[in-house]
Amino acid sequence: MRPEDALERFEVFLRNKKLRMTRPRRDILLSAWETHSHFTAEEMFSWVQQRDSNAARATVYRTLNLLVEGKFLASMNNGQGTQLYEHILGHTHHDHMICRGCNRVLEFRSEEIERLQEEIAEQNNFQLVHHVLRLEGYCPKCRTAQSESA
Amino acid sequence: MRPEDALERFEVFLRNKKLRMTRPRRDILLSAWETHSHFTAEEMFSWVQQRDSNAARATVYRTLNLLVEGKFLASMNNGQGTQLYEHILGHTHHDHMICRGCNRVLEFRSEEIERLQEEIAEQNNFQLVHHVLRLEGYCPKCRTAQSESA
DNA sequence: CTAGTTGCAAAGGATTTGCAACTGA
DNA sequence: TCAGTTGCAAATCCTTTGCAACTAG
Repeated sequence: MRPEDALERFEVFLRNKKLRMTRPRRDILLSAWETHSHFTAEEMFSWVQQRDSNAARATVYRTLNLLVEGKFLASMNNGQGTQLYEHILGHTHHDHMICRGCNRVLEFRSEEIERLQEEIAEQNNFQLVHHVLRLEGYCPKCRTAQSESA
Repeated sequence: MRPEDALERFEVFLRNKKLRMTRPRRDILLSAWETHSHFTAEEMFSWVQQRDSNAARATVYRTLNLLVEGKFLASMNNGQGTQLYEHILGHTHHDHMICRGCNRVLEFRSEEIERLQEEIAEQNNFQLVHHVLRLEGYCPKCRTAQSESA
């Protein structure tokens, strides 16, 4: 989805909640759409510093939460206590592999795993709302670097 | 595995690392083995308060980290920024369903999912070290409570 | 005009760390 | 003995919150 479209949807979302579109909110949404990978709140903070809004850290956190609530962004944690965000509107669901060497995030999707998860939930009479699947290890690059230094 | 056996292994582990067995460490390991479910560092802290060692919060954290390192415990986060621990020595690997209503943790294991994960890692030339699979939603009880109140 | 938003700094929760006093082998 | 351990409080990291000054509609 193009940034302008996301922005428009965000405006609708805000209007429905009787909230206002502001400069910091606009800048944060646009920055989120300008990256095609995963980012932290802190990174977002530094990006909006470079735009002209100069949004405060608190505003960044507040807006990120708003965007997650509106399903514009998905959040996940990196396994060390920090949240990572990515824009999802118009993207299909996927899971992640995280490299312990370089922190790179790789995406994957497995219909089969998705289906099995639903099956398991059903078998346990568990109402599935969300799932987290993260593979941790070493990406091809770091894997090579590792075996070379060994 | 019985508590005494775990304790013995812990002693071996410590000896190999030239570390010492102490009263707080013993109490923490035993407390971990006395529960058959998942616990937080804070819960562990309150348990050791009740034993005679009176270990400090810092000691609890330090020892939990040590036990995770030695693979006596596994840690996972609850999705809200707190670590949960469980003893694993002598237990087979499993994944978790977490109830958003009552925070209860249910365990499950799917050979098929395990296999698929390995397959995906391999396809991506990713060296799999660890994975996190957490299903979030509502357990049978909370699910019922929810639909009744609706 | 005025409810909603912001920036700031302070508070919060979970966890780690520095350090002097202790203690197990 | 003495390297390793502890308790304590302070520090850290990430995130949220209180509040008075602002601003979008």
